[in-house]
Amino acid sequence: MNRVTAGEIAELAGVSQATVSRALRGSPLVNSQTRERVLRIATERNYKVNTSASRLRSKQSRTLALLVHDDSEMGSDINPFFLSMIAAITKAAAQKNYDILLSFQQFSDDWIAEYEDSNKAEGVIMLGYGGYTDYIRKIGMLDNAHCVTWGPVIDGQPGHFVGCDNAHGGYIATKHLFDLDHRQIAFIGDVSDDCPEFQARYSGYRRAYEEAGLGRDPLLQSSAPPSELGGYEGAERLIDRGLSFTAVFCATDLNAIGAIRAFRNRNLHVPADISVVGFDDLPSIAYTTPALTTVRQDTATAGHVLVETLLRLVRGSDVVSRLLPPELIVRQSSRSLRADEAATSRAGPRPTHAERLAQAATRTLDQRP
Amino acid sequence: MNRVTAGEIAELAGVSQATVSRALRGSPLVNSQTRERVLRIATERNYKVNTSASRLRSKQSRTLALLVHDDSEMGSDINPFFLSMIAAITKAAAQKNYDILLSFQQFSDDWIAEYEDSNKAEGVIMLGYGGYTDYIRKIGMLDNAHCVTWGPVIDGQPGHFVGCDNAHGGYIATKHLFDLDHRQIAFIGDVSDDCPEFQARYSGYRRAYEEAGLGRDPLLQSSAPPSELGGYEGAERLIDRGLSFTAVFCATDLNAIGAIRAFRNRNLHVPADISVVGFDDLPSIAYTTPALTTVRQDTATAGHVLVETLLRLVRGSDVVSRLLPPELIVRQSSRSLRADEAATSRAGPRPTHAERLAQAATRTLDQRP
DNA sequence: AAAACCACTGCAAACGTATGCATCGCCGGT
DNA sequence: ACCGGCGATGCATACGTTTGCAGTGGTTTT
Repeated sequence: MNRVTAGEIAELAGVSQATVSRALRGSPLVNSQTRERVLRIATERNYKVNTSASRLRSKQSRTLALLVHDDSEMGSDINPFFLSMIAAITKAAAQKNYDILLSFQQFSDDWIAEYEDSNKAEGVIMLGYGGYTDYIRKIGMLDNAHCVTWGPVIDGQPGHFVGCDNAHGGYIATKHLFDLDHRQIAFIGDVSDDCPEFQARYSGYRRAYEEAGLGRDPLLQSSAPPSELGGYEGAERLIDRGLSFTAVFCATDLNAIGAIRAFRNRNLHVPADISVVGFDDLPSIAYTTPALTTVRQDTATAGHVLVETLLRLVRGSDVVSRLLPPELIVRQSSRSLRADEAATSRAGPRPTHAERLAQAATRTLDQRP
Repeated sequence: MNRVTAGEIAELAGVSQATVSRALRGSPLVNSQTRERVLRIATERNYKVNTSASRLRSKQSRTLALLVHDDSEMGSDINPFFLSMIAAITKAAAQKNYDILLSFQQFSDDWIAEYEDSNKAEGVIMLGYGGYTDYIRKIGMLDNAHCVTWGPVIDGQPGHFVGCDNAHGGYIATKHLFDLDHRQIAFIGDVSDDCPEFQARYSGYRRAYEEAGLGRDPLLQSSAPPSELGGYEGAERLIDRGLSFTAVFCATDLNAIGAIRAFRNRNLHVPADISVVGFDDLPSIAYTTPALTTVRQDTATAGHVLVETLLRLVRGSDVVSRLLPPELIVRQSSRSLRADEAATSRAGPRPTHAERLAQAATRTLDQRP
């Protein structure tokens, strides 16, 4: 309850309420002595501008809505990667004196109306995997909505997007494995049309294969929802196919965590038997065993770019979709095959990789978690 | 830009603006036929109530501020546990038709003024570890602020708190280890005065020790900031002290992750050589190797209780601080000592636990991550 | 000396809604 | 026939700010 109003400050300062308003907003119209006096009194009385009134009059809310896509009706958790994003966006907005209105929900018809038409927010930032086909169709129908989405940047699609260069990320991850002399590299990830981000990572993976001039067994691709369980089951499927592979690129760290668990469960060790590369650089992934090699998305600049883009949109400036460069973080879950073989020969006889994989297909150590 | 106003809807419906307002708010004063007509037209025209005006008039914002304490000036990340909390709180608020204004910042003098006096929010929920001594002192000076804090519930302190029963959580975690026949149980966690939550977990640990009627070597307690690195270094310190211990209770999963890494780095395996129990049940902790035994805090009800409590406070109802029951989740990082010895004797000669610990104190496998 | 200008300030009208109060028509009871 | 009551609606105001416009007094220009 803010009892003290600008009018009362005005009275105390011996000026009009209009002058108080101008002084507080830093208008050049007001004399500097007057301004200081007003400011001093306002501080003393602990005066705060009533934002409701301010917004009503100025028709600006200085607020952005941050909508996080949430599937959790189905019990699946939110990818912890988004915590970094949420924090980065909120801080970037704060730097520009914007508040963030947070909401977790399904993509629906009227998110934007809900926030923008009601003057709750000047624009909307969308966050989240999946559901994109529906989403893009819907957003195509809102011609001039102030909405920026974190996700796949695809030319010609409606809407405004900012995203990591997922294709390049997938490429450098896979290239890294080729550089370590791996030749049979599997892919685990959701490549359904609903998740163009993962499709892009997958396309980078294929490009690396093409560049290496190697044939690629399509069975090395294992589609999996973006969760630990998805990765776990995806890895099991790969093993059960009886293929020989020495490395896996996972579309997200969650998949990688699950896959590593599945491998270990079949007595396949990472990186000794199989190298794994993930994507996202989740917080504690550097400390798990083994520490995960991954592709980092720079969330801090992502947050800035998202906010910046949205504000340009609100101001009516031109806006272009932007791709942010990902960065490969090499840790212990990926390992050179040469070093591996050298170590093996030193250690004496040991089942060949193929033998171990074959063994894995028929063996289970512990129960599924 | 909401061009269409209640007045225009009123004109179209052949009623007054007042009736439109009443119809939309579901007032019993308005005839049901009239209401339906108004509602239909409002929907057709895609009318949305202008929240700024509504708030100004009604002096209610139907918004709660969610402030997440952020130390990250120092580069430390935010505990992923808070993503669950943020999501839970946001959803709980949404159920009650409240919006959430999110902000990451340091505790400061005027968060509440910033949000409440300016009519941005009706109340504030505080989230975050650490900095509590300062915080509690400050909040003691704001007599009737609408602010609920997630954290330590201590009788007699000013302010309103909702929290997990950390002491009990620490107790059941440690008790679990005693039940597995461990006798030398270490503790890793931040027990500084600034983090009463961890102090409470520590006190539960000590209570379990007392109940077991065993002497406790104070050197088994290793203070560590709530991060992976903290846990890593804390575990190193324990090893270097040359103590013999067979289990560790970590004040947070982050510490546990770091500790497990440190152990492995010294060739100590979890749970074969050392059992580890964490706290928080972070998202992917069930899939790491080994899967972490931990104490779960029920974030969903935590969110509901926080919102409920804050709203009672706003309404002026009586409010009591509340403790939520934690739940032990047993996974693979903790293991019975008896089973361990049985397995060992079956497997033939193997260095004793003490020998392995002594060896660990002088050995390093890989570099610190 | 009049005119033009300047820096500063006040006046007053919005912004769009919620709501107390008055109004109005109608029905049932006396 | 009158009155009280009730259900439904309209009238008019207030919420606290921002901002276009109109002063006001003093200084510079012509």
